[in-house]
Amino acid sequence: MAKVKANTRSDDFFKSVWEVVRLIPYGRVTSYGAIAKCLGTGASARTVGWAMNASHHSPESIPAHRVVNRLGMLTGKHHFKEPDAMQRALEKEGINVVDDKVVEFDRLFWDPSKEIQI
DNA sequence: ATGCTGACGTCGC
DNA sequence: CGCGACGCCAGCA
Repeated sequence: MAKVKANTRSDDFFKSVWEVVRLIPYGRVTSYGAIAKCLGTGASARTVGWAMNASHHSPESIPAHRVVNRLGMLTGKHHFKEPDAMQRALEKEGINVVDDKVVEFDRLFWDPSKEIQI
């Protein structure tokens, strides 16, 4: 009965990730590590990616296609409904993707901690 | 219940 | 300079 504490924490982590991802402006991209670090767990970048996977199970629309690894590579494209959906969504927003990598990633990179300012 | 894997990132050798 | 291993959290076998 009094063990609801751990349950709240894990749920909050996923929820925070989705919230940050939803805050990504149109035509911008970010990295898993940036989100993880923004949440205070820079070493848990892996879990951020897992949160993206859970985004499919979430009733909210999470633009996971705007989240790529630190190299700007579309590592998660294979997890989408269609492998081309991710690259297609990015190109639709004006982001050029070549060889599964975001062009000008450094310029399109959006820092969550810079906007959220916890 | 325990262990492994997984859409990453950083450090070490 | 190149490659490997570890750490983190959660879901699944």
